[in-house]
Amino acid sequence: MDFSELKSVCGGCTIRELCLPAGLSDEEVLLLDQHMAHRQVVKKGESLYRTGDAFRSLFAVSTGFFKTSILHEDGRAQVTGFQMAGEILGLDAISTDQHICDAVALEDSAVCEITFDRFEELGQLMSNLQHRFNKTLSREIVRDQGVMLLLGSMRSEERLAAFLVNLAKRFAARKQSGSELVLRMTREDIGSYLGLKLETVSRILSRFHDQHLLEVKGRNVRILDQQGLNKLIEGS
Amino acid sequence: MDFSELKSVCGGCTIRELCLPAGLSDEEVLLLDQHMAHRQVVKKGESLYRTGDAFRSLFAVSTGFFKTSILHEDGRAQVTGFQMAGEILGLDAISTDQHICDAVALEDSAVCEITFDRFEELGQLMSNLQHRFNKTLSREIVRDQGVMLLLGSMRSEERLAAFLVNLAKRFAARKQSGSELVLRMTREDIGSYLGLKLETVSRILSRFHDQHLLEVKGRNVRILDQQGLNKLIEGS
DNA sequence: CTGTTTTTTTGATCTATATCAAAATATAGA
DNA sequence: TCTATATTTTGATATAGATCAAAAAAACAG
Repeated sequence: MDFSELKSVCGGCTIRELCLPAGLSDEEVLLLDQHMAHRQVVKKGESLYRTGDAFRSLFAVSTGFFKTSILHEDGRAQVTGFQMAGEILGLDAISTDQHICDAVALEDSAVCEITFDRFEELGQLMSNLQHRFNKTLSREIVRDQGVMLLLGSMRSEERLAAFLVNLAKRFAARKQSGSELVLRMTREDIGSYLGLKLETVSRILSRFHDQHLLEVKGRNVRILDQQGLNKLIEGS
Repeated sequence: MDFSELKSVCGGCTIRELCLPAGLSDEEVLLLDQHMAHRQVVKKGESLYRTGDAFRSLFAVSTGFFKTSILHEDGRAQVTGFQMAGEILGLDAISTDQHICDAVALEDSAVCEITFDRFEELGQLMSNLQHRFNKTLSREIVRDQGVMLLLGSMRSEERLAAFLVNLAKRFAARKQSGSELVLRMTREDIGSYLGLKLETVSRILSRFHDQHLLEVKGRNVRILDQQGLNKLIEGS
């Protein structure tokens, strides 16, 4: 991991409104920025943190793409999420002061490190920041419950459709194409996240391709029929 | 729902250390108590709140037992959790200012209502309280990710074993028996939570009974072999 | 660029859990 | 208490998705 510090740049960051500074005034952003955000690079395949590491900081994804996964005693792993620009890594570690999952970069990435102690101090000074952060934590709870719904009561096709539509939405919110997706993760990662085997993921992608819902070429996926996918999710 | 206000009692509450006041000084508890905690009763089968309701308050379960569930468009429902004394209801609503699930009492219960605006103000005054609350939110994220692990990579027997062991632990932490469980929810509720059908839940309970892991008599379950259940969870 | 490793696709088969059905219990209301 | 309703159990059968296997394609290292 390359810990070389680049200059802090919240103020000029293009994804500022998707990240922790959302809704803060310029002065407030400056404070947040100068006091806490250290930028660092994580190369593809490297871990930002691992299960058991002491918790010091949250990390905001600046550029790139991560996955988080929990490992079960017996080797089984469960991917718990994929994070892209503006999303916060490490929220789960606040509860025990230890990281409870691994965070691995799926492409060359950069993150902004936010020392949590100092962040909490700043939260005491800026009620605005604290209020937003409460919402950030709550939003993660909502996201997780969405995954519970997906794993607990949707069939495999519905799960994959929901996954793709969700990814597309998040890319679109970042001014990237909402229909041309480049999947940074393997079929196995997707399967783990969705509670399916990689073969099942592959088969369903092929089926969606045959049904003209998608155009699938390896990890390049183009959504051809957003409507059709949405209908699938609702369990038509 | 009976909105009659009883006197606030955080200070003398037996589960204080399992609830929001955990770790606060007596003076701090008094402040929390007097400024925000309204006690109210929810009868068995009644809703504390429903999906779409405006978010005003968090609720700490004082006595009783709740379930929360999300409803999917097409009628499918997913139980997202069961809450007992000391646990907080409504954390998911902070993100959107609307409740995104239903909370239903599974037995006659009482809750302490905590106006969230005032709670946030108090968090600004008491960094201690705010710090604890950050941990509370993070703990909910950890819990949800545990459910994701369960739904995504465990088999039906492992899920049910994990569910029972978790319930037993939480009862034990509340000075109730950790082996004599009274299940307040139906087999269908358990199944929904675990991503299984009620028949499967029933069959596995019967199987555990036959294997002398449990003694099952309707909703009364006695854990006979905690070790055995733990071994199952680890995927022996 | 070339050989090696990893990932993906597709087919054949198996199995854990769902579904359908009906009897047995338990719970709640009059 | 008795009656109606809801829940639970158990059996027979079906099926979605897993597993095993092998070829094809892509990614990577030297």
